Amino acid sequence: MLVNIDLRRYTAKMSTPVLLPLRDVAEYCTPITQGALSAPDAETLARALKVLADPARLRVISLIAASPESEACVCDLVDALELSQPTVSHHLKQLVEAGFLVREKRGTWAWYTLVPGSLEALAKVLVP
Amino acid sequence: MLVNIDLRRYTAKMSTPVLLPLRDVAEYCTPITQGALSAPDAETLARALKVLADPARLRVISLIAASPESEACVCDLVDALELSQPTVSHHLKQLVEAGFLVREKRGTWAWYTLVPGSLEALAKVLVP
DNA sequence: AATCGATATTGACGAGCATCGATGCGATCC
DNA sequence: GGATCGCATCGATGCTCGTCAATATCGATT
Repeated sequence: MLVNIDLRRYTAKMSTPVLLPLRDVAEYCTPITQGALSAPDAETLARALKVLADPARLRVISLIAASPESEACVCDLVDALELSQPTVSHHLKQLVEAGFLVREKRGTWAWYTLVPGSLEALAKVLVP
Repeated sequence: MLVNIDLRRYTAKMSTPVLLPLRDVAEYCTPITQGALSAPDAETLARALKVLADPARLRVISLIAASPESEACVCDLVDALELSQPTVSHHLKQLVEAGFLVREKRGTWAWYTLVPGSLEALAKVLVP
């Protein structure tokens, strides 16, 4: 069972890069309405959109953008989202790996900030 | 079993509208980086993004946009996507219900076209 | 160094979803 | 009117993912 799962992830990495799909979107994907999207480009774009397509993760981005210093630590987000701390950490990891957020550890706290231009890059692929 | 499924859909409709999430996005959602997103707005926006966050559906939109008349019938898309016809019909239904496509039946064929401004509405919520 | 607080990771569970074969339904054609 | 073609729906299946409890890790404080 475990062998099967690892094998699938391995083959997935071989075919298309798994991390930072957003960078691949900005670098390689052509705008969606400008000519037919290739199958690999569609996969890359879908992976980036899928990270964004979750209420908790959208609120994370929104909360960070709305905060005074444009940053937030995990405990703030746990209070605001009313989700468990492991769940919030899980969403944050997804957003970092996709290229929407960066993590900076200062002492005990981990501060998350937006990657400038990340949302714009995605929007530009949707609307040229 | 059937009663259970219908009940879930009914209660879902009571809490938040299920159809045309994209219209709700354009009408009610504030831009994601302009102030904190409310929980219902986050749910609505996530539902619209989730419809878009699939390689097959992205390619459908792209194929329609790239076609000469900006329209496509199911059989064209089945050939292009290399998916079964029920699967393609399923994706098309999702895109229509979300407000990205409209369906027009002409004779035996069903023709799908893009809803003008649908992608723009979504992009505007991401980037104000 | 022992403890404590903040965060990350693991494992498991349940819901949702993408996919397909089988079937149903109209419209067209012979 | 029967046969055929295009498309939608149904039921089932296997996978993905959001969530949380438990646990681990790591820095800070005493």
